[in-house]
Amino acid sequence: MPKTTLKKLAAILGLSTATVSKALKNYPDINENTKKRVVDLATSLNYQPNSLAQGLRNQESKLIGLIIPEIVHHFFSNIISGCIKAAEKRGYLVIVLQTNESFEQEKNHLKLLMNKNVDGILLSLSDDTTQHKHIKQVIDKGIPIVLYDKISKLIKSSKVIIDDQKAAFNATQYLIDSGCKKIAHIRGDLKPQTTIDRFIGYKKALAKNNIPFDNALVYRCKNLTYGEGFRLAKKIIQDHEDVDGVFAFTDLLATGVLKRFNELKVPVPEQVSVMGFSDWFLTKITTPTLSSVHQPGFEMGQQAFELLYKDICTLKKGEEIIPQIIEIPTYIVPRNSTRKLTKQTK
Amino acid sequence: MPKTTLKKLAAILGLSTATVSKALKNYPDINENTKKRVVDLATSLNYQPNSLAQGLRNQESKLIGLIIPEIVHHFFSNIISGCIKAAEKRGYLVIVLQTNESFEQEKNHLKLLMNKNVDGILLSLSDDTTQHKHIKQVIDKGIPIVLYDKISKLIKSSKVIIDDQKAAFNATQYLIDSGCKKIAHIRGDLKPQTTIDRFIGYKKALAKNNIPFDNALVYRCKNLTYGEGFRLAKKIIQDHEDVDGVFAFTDLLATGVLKRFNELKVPVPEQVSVMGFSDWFLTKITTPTLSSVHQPGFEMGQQAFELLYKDICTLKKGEEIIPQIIEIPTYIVPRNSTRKLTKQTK
DNA sequence: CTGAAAGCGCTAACAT
DNA sequence: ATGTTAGCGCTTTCAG
Repeated sequence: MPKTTLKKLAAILGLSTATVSKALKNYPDINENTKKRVVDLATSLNYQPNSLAQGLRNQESKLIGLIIPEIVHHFFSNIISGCIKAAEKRGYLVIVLQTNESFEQEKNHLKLLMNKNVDGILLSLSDDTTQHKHIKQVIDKGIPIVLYDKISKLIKSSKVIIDDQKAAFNATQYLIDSGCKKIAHIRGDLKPQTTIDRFIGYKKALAKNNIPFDNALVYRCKNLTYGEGFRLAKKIIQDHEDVDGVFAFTDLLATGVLKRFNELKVPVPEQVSVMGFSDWFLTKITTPTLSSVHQPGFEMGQQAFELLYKDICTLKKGEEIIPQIIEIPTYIVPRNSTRKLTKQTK
Repeated sequence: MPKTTLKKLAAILGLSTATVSKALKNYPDINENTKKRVVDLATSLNYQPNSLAQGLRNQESKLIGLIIPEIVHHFFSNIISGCIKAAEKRGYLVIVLQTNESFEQEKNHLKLLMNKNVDGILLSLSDDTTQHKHIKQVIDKGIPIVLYDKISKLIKSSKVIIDDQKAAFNATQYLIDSGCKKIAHIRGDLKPQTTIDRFIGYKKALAKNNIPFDNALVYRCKNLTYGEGFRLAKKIIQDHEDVDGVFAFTDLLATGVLKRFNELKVPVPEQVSVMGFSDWFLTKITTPTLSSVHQPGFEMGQQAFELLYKDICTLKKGEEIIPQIIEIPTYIVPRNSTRKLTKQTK
């Protein structure tokens, strides 16, 4: 019932706490026999070192913070899962915090984590975040930060990202390769970099294939919801009756499109192909199933932790962190909302 | 860059650490003027108390552990979200861990959390868990545990649950009230209590309405997947061509059923009504949209934390914890996979 | 091979 | 009103 401490072990064995501590850590200068006695007693009394004391002494908590924009979200919950798994392997535990895309929350959470003496922080910038003083402050205090998913080029830190431009390029190219000639794009609002990059990727693919870019084929929506996809699908088909492909910024949007096309009796993929983005679970249950770009959340979470771990170790050795950027490859998952390829993409 | 400590503040101001500490905590026996000086300097130097030291001193970490069977899951990620939000309000941070339904992991994670000196633990039992020694041990060490969702009556602790029996009863009653006379039930495997309870609820509703129970209408599946629902839907309609309702153990199953009925041109809800369970996001995007029982994950997470907080406080006061059980109400969300009610349920 | 001692940063009882 | 002291549990010189 009362916690077992080093002191207690020492008292029972008639040794000093120093010796017990060393024995438990398998120091070479301890008699094998005493070592055994110590270890035996420790296990039988189920001794667990007090990590608060350890942390205070060693200046490390073996705790990291993970700041997530939105927990209830297929992509992000995968990131949590990957991060926790990787952390556990290295003996770290993960404190999870949610910003709801609010800058204020982001600042606040960074402070909370510093208070808890975390050894490092994984952060995805909130959409609201425009300045980065608060982040620099944390890094300057000696707590490494690794940015994942939503990053800023202006912050000097390690990062884990996907190449949105390339991914969107590939998605568009895939539609073209499967025979599409007139492809609409549903994009998000102006600001977030991901929106811009996917839009650029879309345009580049058109250019590469000598398809003239037509701004009338680009639809913008503020909220990336199922309802918006549903609403825009009708508009798209009304505006351009010969449209034969839709590349949506995210699966949710694409799902709404699918549903509306279904209602309007627009055959998918025979008349129009639909491509989503993220490869959420729901792609598997739509009618038809939704082709999408796989966005590897789990891997991102894992890699982000590994990168952070590296930075933590570097810092502990007193060396300077050399920011590293890892790009996780995405790939297309063809399902039934797009036609089979007529030629092979590379 | 170097961390600001009490000592440093004291040195600068020519005071003792004790005075500085008290000033910051607004003790009454400190001169208002010195208080001001201290607070001003502390804020200007952005002083943050070292929580490791505080924890060591005060025997509390202001950290709790949340053990989740599966993070990437609509219901559970809602629980995480609710728990974190409630915890933050009370100045607690949350360490999240995942068991993947493994008993070994559950034991292991409990140990990890104890090592980190968490002040309390929120736990949903893994499906594999049959004995409870490891849980009792934690409680005996003075770390309160609150069980949520998957609990055991054999463990003496506070709990947050839904009444699966009642919820399933209501779901079945709803189908009956909307005109169903022959209702199939897709249940999970034998063991987990939730499966059993929902099955009992289903039977009770039939009995209450004088509908004879027919075991041939009960379908069991090991994996609660979309594919299983898809597979069983055909079997159900082949076995009983006059079936007019399906109550599935979970939304995923129901979604598979919907899809298969769609392919088989079985009109839903005109010929067969379909009711899911959990009210996941995907209920909104199926065709037709899926009626379901709302399982309030967010609220459960919040309440579970609040209960834990109460237990932590009780323990800190040296009093004994009186286990309390909170039942979160569920309710039916009618959508388009069931017919409109012909009479009002109560 | 073992132990004494110092100290990580903070708090609280007890002086002064 | 302020300071002294001791100690939370652990690690690590350094001395023996």
